[in-house]
Amino acid sequence: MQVAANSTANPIGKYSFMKKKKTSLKDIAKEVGVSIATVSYVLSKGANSRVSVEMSEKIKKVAKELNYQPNQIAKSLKSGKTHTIGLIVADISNPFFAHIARIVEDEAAKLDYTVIFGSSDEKADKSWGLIKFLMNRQVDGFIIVPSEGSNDQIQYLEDHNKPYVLIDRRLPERESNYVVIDNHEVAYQAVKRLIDTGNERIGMIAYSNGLQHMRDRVSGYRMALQNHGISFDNSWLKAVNFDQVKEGVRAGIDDLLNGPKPIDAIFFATNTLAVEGLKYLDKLNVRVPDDISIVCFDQGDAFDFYYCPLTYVKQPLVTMSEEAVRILISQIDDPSLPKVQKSLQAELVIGKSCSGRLMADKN
Amino acid sequence: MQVAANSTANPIGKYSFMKKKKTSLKDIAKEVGVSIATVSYVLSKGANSRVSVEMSEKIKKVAKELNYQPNQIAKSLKSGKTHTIGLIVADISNPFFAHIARIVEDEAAKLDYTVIFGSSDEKADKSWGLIKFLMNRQVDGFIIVPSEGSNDQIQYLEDHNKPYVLIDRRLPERESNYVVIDNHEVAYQAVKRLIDTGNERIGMIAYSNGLQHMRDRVSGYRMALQNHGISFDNSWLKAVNFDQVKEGVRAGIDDLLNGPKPIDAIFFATNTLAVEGLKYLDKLNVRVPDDISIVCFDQGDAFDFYYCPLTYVKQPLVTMSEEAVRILISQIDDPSLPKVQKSLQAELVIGKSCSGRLMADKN
DNA sequence: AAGATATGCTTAATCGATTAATAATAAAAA
DNA sequence: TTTTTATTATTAATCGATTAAGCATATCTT
Repeated sequence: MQVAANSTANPIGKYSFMKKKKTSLKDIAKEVGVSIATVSYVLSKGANSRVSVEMSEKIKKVAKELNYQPNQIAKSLKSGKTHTIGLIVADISNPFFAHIARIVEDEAAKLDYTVIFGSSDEKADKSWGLIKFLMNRQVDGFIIVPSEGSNDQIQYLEDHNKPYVLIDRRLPERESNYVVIDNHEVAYQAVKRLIDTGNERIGMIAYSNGLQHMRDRVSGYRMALQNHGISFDNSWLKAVNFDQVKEGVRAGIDDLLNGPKPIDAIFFATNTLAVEGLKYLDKLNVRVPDDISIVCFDQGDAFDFYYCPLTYVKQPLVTMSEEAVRILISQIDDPSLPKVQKSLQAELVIGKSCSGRLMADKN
Repeated sequence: MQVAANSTANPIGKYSFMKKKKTSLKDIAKEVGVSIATVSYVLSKGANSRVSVEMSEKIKKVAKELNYQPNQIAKSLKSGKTHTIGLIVADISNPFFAHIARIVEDEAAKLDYTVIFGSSDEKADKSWGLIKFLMNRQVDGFIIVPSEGSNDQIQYLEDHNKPYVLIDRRLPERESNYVVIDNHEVAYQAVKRLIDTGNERIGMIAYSNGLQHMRDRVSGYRMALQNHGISFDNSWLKAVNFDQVKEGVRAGIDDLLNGPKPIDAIFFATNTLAVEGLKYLDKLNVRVPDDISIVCFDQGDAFDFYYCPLTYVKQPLVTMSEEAVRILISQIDDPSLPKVQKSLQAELVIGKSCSGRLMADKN
């Protein structure tokens, strides 16, 4: 008899506040009077059945009575799979990323995966911390919005054969899975719109990082100018630091507006920049589109209340996020699959925020 | 020798695409030539040291060389703790909840916890699914924005001694940990503001659920009317269903505006309702505050662009979320601690959206 | 020098599952 | 009747850690 040992091991006697312990295969086995293995075969294999029908029924019955729920931690340890994916975004409280997170969550849930998330704040070291943290928790794969300088982290995943999909941004220096939009093309279209509506001196407010999506948006901007015979003025492009969005945007706008030849229009490279920028323009009493034309990236409740319907780049967030999850999980299931690279097309939604000297918005 | 067994177990030979395997205590033990236990003592206990200094140094050195990262899954199985908390919100893509999520994430990270999140969509069955899912993954505790009808789920946690903290909303029928705001009081203040600024016929748009926070907001509204000698008209209170926010809000506003005696003001019970409502008022060309006075709950980028600075209820999100995490983790550490119930004070931020027939906003 | 205490490391059980290998029994085939 | 095959359940290893208990040596006591 092991009564003493049992009563020590069993917390119920010791701590009165412990009511129910989770039931394990062991509990069921003891109750039914069979081995743990038999119970496992019945409950995991279902009908495969090297077990007699009566025994099988009995075990299932007891399992239900004891409200058995398998311990996923134990399963994970054995299988090496956690059915969990790590999602690293820049900031979960930014609507753009929150939206992505929601879609990822739903799509993952459909495929029976859980999501663990973390915000990198655009900082490589924070991102490193998250990746290590999640690796130790044995997530099966990652969906990552990479920050600047996160190349070695990605290499780390590569070295450890951990599947991952980059989203929103890609790292051109390596061949990864990614799902992004064609930033160059849609930026081109956005700026073309500004030109078509009669603007000639077009400023851009972007982030100062060297990430490819930002480069592409800038290159689209510059090519649009060039192809339409507008020679780019270096002072038109304002690079804002992540850490000082507000100050950066304000300084940039001040510069753009107060030069000898003020600009006609501004192209904002992200929603955050646009929100700050539009707030500041409001403060300066600069009116859209009368005093200045605007095109920005992404939508959001925020813009719904803006007095002037904005012309903006609408990203296919749903497709992007769903694709990312699907690609990731397919590669978790079969790591030998080739890398997938998707560049989706974004849409320019025409509002009323562009109208230069030459003509009004044709909407 | 176990060469054959080893080469079978080791995937490197089998699948060429597998490059590095995570190093385990076993690998270090083999490399150094000691038992796994010794390695474990050195790496987990640090300086406690029943192990000689030289051996200890050697083990640490090899551990670093092999880039050892402990397997948290294995640790969890042994310890019964995952250092993970489950966060269940209504919808992570709603800025209100995304904001909470971000603060929870940061606070949890400080205390060395990971966050797994899920969106319930205000549906009890979805919430049930999430709770079971996360229970099976052995999260150490929950932070929950409870949906209507989720009482049995909470009971389930209670039965299984799983610590949890309700946030934003509480369930009055049971004694749980919770962190909420004093909804009655701040709703009272909000409506009082409408009355003080000269409004008499004051409508409210709320959700149709029976959750306590909603009841409290409604009771605050009614008491404010009553205490100021305004007799409440049943048709002033519009209850909107979660599933049909847009339609509900529009129908409600139509009713409020088109009766024989149209209302002067609307009190919106949440940010989502306010966003929909204000959009619709815009569409109807009803101007704030000239045609109608408004007070709403919560802030957000959205309202920053609204043409009229809104008077709104500002919830102490940071305190609320941080408190929730702290309470939860303290109870994970010591389940015998008494339940904690916090009702924080919210602030009414005065904008320019209230001005009735009697007087203008005194701002 | 005999027994007592320290020191330093190993053995083995454990967490809760999975699963290959095997044993025991019954039924079918020779 | 003996051998083969099916059926049904068990044993034991495993995943990667932790940790109580045990076993050698070495060092102190007196």
